[in-house]
Amino acid sequence: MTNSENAPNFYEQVYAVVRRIPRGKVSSYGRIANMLGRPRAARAVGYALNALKDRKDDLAYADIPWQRVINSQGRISIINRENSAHDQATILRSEGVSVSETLHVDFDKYLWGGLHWAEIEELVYGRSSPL
DNA sequence: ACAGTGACAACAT
DNA sequence: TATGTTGCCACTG
Repeated sequence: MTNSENAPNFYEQVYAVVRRIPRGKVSSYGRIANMLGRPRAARAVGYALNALKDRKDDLAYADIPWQRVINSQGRISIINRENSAHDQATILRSEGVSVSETLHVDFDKYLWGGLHWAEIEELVYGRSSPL
């Protein structure tokens, strides 16, 4: 646990949101950062997903659809990684998402609507806010 | 405590 | 459209 007591850390929040992305849809690092109230933390979102490779042995993180997160241009962003973006494209296609040769995805068709404020509250704080 | 790092994003060429 | 540059943020040793 990289956690400090009860406060859910940013990574966990990212994972919680990513888990909500339905099959056949995609979102972007920046959008997820926005949902969590940190519009400038897109990079940290990518870092959070990158950290999953070190936790692949932990079943608690095995169900995170990391492949559904791409960059703001609607393009797969891990082209230079050894694991290859090919895998990501392949998985997305198997989920019904059309990925072009240039690794582009049409946001008009596949962009996930995201979560509502109340749902974010629940993810971040564990329960509905009293308002 | 501090500097380095990275699966980003926005803007300039 | 394709690069390059700069600003950002959370996490790590």
